[in-house]
Amino acid sequence: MGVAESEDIRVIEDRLRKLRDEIEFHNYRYYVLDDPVISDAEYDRLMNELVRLEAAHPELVTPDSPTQRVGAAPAAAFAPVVHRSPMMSLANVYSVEEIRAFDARVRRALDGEPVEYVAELKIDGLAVSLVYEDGRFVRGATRGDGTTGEDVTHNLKTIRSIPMRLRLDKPVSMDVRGEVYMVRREFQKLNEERRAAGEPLFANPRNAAAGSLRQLDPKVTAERPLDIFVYGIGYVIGAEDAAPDTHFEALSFLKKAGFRTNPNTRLCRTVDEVLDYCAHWGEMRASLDYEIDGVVVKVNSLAQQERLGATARSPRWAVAYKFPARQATTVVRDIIVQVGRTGTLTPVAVLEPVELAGSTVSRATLHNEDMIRAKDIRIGDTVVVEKGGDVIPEVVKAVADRRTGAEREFRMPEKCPECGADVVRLEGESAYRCVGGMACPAQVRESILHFASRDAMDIEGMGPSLVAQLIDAGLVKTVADIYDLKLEDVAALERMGKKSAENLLSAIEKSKSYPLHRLVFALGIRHVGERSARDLAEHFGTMDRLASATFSELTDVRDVGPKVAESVLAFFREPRNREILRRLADAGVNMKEAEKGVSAGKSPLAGKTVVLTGALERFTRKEAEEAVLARGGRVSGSVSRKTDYVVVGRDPGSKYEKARELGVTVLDEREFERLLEGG
DNA sequence: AGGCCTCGAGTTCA
DNA sequence: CTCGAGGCCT
Repeated sequence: MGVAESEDIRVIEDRLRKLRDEIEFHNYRYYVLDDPVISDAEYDRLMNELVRLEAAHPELVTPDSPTQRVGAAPAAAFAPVVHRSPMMSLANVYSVEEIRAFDARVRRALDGEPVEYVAELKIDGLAVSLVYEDGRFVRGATRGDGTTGEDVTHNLKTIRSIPMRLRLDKPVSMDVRGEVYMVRREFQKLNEERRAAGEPLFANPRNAAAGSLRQLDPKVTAERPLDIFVYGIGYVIGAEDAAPDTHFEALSFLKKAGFRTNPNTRLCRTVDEVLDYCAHWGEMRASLDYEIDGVVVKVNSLAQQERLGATARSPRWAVAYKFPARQATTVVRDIIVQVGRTGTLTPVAVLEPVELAGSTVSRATLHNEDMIRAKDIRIGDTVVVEKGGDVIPEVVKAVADRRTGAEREFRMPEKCPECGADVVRLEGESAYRCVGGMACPAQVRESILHFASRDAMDIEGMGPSLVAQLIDAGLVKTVADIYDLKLEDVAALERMGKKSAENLLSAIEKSKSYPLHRLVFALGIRHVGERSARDLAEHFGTMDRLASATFSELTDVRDVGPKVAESVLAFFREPRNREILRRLADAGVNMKEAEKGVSAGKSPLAGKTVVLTGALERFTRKEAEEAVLARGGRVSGSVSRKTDYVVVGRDPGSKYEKARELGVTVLDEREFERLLEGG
């Protein structure tokens, strides 16, 4: 190599370095500060020159060159990356009270010394780690499980607001934490393009961002409009003199280093300021062009953070306040059919998991085919889910304009998915039923589970997995077999030690002495629920008398009409059922109803109808119900004009409203107790 | 027959 | 909790 040539190379290297610095500077002005100082055309000219020069001298291309933001070849898979300092998740809180409790915990742990908080928006995207060595961006990874994530360096390089080099005067090494997200407008645009191309749509910007970052081909990612807000530092080496003392200072340090931080972060001196911030952004979230799902609250002082430490799961110096999302959109991945103990086929939507009012929803009942028809919900649809009341999620509607045409309509199967028997829809019923009866494994399993359930024979430990195992092992075919179980058979089952087996057998033993009404309910006679079971047991007193009752004797019982009576007769006509009852009696299961308590008839509650709502302090719901029943009262589930008392506990439901509407007497817990005592 | 009022049945997640 | 349907009262 001649002298002139090596001189040329040096000149070219200089030019390359200058071009790269300049382009990165303009990237920073444009993508981070949103304040460009040159025109797009000028920027393009610089970029073109760099591309040309690098093409002529491929040996001079560096990995942090702006051209390399899109240059990498598609990867075969994502390499795992172990985070040098783990990416912990934050504890979630859902209410003002919980934020106050967090504040109280922090203060107590810090012996009451003054505490400042930083409140920041919780961007609904995905957390990533950006590793810099000697000031250069070397590796980016997803959060993964917090310890190990996936290497998405090439994809992160396509995000222009991530600096390829830190804008610091020293070669600092650090791990920067941030949230990658997609702007709403861009998300909508992306989905429109995908629909036009017949591709499946993303349910929300978060999924779109996640999907884009996990593209194997960075060229695809480069076309996706991703951006990032950084919010923290995992570790930092080489910036000791500039090292921040507080989280707030850390954020300005990150800003100085060339990162994009969220402008709406606020330093709060009191917890009330934090609550104001939460309330404000809860209201104003729609005004942002990116989605947020809450507010992150952090103790500002890093020294205090250190003293507070962390639990195994999350730091004690921060919480994530999640807005009470009442509704969410997600995608119906599939509609499956469940077979209940009565053979009813229930369609259930399997959903792309979505956070909703404090829990992750992944399935929701669709009740029956009529409802699916009425709401026109198809497999693959984007749907709106809502938590009706408190816990149970409901699919409200399908978002029809998100359709790509690839969605499939749901059809109720003609054969039972569990046993292959015919499925029928009886006249006047909306439910489809499997006619397999006890030949259907699902119905056998569910009826045994029902028998053992808490309100029936209350056999603790007999949950879904144990019942499945007992059936598979051939130990239990009908509920009568439960009472023939041997210790060694049970102990031989998977995940069952001697101790668990003993516990199970003693729970079974205990169930033999319960009053008749539990057994009647446990049998699962059609149209005989908890209430009717009690009425029947009290009326007839013994199983023998119930089993030999005539139609008219049955309809004499309160709330028993022709349908229920016929159903009871049918149950006892069936020889297999009579055989089961004989075996239960032989095993020593109690077949009598206890006499009513002496106090019944004297109590002011005798003959009264009571409705309970909300949580009581000193009783469980069940205990309160029993107490009313023992005094000759009735407990009902809904408030009407016939209701005598509504007992209101903490966090009452809609029944309280109804009671006031109808002018029904409302009791608090203390008044209720007095009434129980006879006052 | 019509209109309540209740009950039964199925259901979700941590 | 909600829906559907059985039962009872008018």
